[in-house]
Amino acid sequence: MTGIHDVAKVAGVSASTVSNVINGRGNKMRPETRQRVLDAIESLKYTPNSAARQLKSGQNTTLGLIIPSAANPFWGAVAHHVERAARNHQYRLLICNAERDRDVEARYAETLLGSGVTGVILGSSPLNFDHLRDLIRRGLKIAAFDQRVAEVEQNGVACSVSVDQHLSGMLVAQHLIGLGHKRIGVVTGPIKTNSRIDRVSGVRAALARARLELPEDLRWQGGGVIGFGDMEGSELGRIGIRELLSRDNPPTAVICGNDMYALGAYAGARDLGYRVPDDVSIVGFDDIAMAEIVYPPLTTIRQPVLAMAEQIVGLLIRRVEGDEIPVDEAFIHVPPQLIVRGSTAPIRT
Amino acid sequence: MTGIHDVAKVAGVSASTVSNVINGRGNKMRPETRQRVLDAIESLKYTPNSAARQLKSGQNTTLGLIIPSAANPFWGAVAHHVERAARNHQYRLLICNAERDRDVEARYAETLLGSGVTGVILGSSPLNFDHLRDLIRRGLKIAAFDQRVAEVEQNGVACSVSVDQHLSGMLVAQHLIGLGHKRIGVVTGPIKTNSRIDRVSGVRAALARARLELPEDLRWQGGGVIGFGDMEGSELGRIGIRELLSRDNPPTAVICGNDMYALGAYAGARDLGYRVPDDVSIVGFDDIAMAEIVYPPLTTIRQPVLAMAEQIVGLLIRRVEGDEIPVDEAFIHVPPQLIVRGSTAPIRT
DNA sequence: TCGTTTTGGTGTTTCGTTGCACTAATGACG
DNA sequence: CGTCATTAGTGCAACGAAACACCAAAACGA
Repeated sequence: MTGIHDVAKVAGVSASTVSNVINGRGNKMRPETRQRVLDAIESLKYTPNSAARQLKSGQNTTLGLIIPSAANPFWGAVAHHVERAARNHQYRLLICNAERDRDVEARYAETLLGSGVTGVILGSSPLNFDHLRDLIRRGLKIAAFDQRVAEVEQNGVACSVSVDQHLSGMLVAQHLIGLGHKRIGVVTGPIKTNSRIDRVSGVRAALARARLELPEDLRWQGGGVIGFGDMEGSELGRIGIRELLSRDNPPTAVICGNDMYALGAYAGARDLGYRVPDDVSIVGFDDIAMAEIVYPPLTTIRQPVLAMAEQIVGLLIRRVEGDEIPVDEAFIHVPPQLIVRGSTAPIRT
Repeated sequence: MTGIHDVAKVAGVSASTVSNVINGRGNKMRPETRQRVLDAIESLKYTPNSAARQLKSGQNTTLGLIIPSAANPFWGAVAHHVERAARNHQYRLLICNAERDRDVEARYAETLLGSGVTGVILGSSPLNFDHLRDLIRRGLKIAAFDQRVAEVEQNGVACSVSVDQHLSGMLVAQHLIGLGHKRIGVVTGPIKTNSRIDRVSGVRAALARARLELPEDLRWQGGGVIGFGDMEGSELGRIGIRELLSRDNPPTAVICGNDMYALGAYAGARDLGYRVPDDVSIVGFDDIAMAEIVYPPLTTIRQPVLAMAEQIVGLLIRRVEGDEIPVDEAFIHVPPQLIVRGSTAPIRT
């Protein structure tokens, strides 16, 4: 392994000088000295050992991203954009897949902190942060997707970028109500997260405003399904919509927890001979790339992932580097956008 | 930050003893001493600082995974399984998204090596490893998906698990030929990888055996498309099949580079009023979860991702920990499996 | 000419952990 | 009782980079 001393020897300077060059203090020396060091680094193909670096500084330039499910392309897209944003800031990104399990999540966060990562972006939106409290006390900065400001402030979260999920739910429900739907079903998985709860509450609010409601028999949460933990969202969506459509008085439209559920719901509807959108309208959330490829193209709520990724990375890095950020800047809300495509249609008369 | 010395002080022993406890050398001391140390660790909520640890040992228990595209759910699934396999071995996984760019790939590999990761799994299958040769010399162990043994040996790759892509291509082509197809098109992106080349050569071989061929005008490689780098596979598949189906004598079946291309091809065929599989048969490779959800369910080649992930992780960890592995164990081949679903049908008469 | 400031560096300590070389205490045995 | 083995544990020197305090030489001013 070539170290800073080897470079120093080749360049004919001290290790300190090499360190200065590397860390942008090149103005503290003669240009020619700087160049000699640069040449030596080049010719030896020297890479600073980041273990040593971070041992010394206690800090490092790596962020963590904990996602709920690598199997869902939405999180793939998030990872992609976060990774890019981090790279633009000269940070690296360690991606962890926590499978929506609080324990796994906590273990990963602990591992990350132990390896010097002090900034972690949490993709899931847990109801609370009890499992991370110790780590926050030990210096971990958490950036959250999809957290309500109130929760966030109570929980010591460093910053967040959220879409208003309540509004998302309302937009979707209003769209369906506008198409004449009255019996609207909801399909989600069994795991409670803030974003899911808020979406459903938004749906309820819109229904209420139209003097409608969401009866229990049109709400499917995967309760009876065994082993859902290993099941893809699409599989749950498929099963869920089949159950709803098999009820005595089936829904004419179904709101799915996310796009993967919705695509599964396409299959479930087909299984029972229902056509989308003629016999049943289906909507999702997220707007994954597949949403406009499938047939019919999926009506959904777009989350501006790119912008969210850039903002949250920017905020988190400021926190990690010691900035205090005023509350009104640290907890950002971005608007959801309803994308109407072909999976929703006026109710059949 | 609590360090090993704090623990030592609380437990009334030396730091070395604490180190011994942590590193499984607890049999070198009285059980009660061990317990005191354990209690101290617990009460202080001590986590070993892995930066210091790996600085000292030069090694660490992290593997890297470089994937070509986080946007493709196939790689999401790979990441998922590799991550699990790594965790089962007490290793962590650092996932990097290289976007099929050799430079980015090399930079990531270098960054990984710099941070002490000596084992990296390469998801892409580049034609050669020139861009990684220096890193291999500096001690990086590369585990490859989808490499031909000959390439691998020449390139200093540590181990590999590959499906026989040539055979995959043959299976797909034979299936279509068996359904009576004679004009068979191929759609892939512009980037050359071993696995793509082998698949196409397999297709050609099967065609040749049936006294058929793959004319240039049925081979679409995204040549004229601008900015393909930012384009999802599905988008390429959509454009590609539209071009093929617009030819004077269009194909009756199209083989797509992977499942995402194939799903895009569904959309492209629909754009032109073609029905799948009645007017055109479509097949993919990978068998992503979506393949059986979409309509019609996609005929494709399944890669046994779970088994491959477990094997490659096992092999790579052995290499990283210093094992020499006989060649016939280090370069494993697993069989591809043709999954016939609804996207292929006998040619219309 | 002497004192002061600036430029261009250098030497040493430190981060937390590990592993080797060591020792002190205990035990076994002829 | 003396000798040797074993057990139980300690002390110290690294690992590679960074930061601080320091210093030598040159430049400058009066």
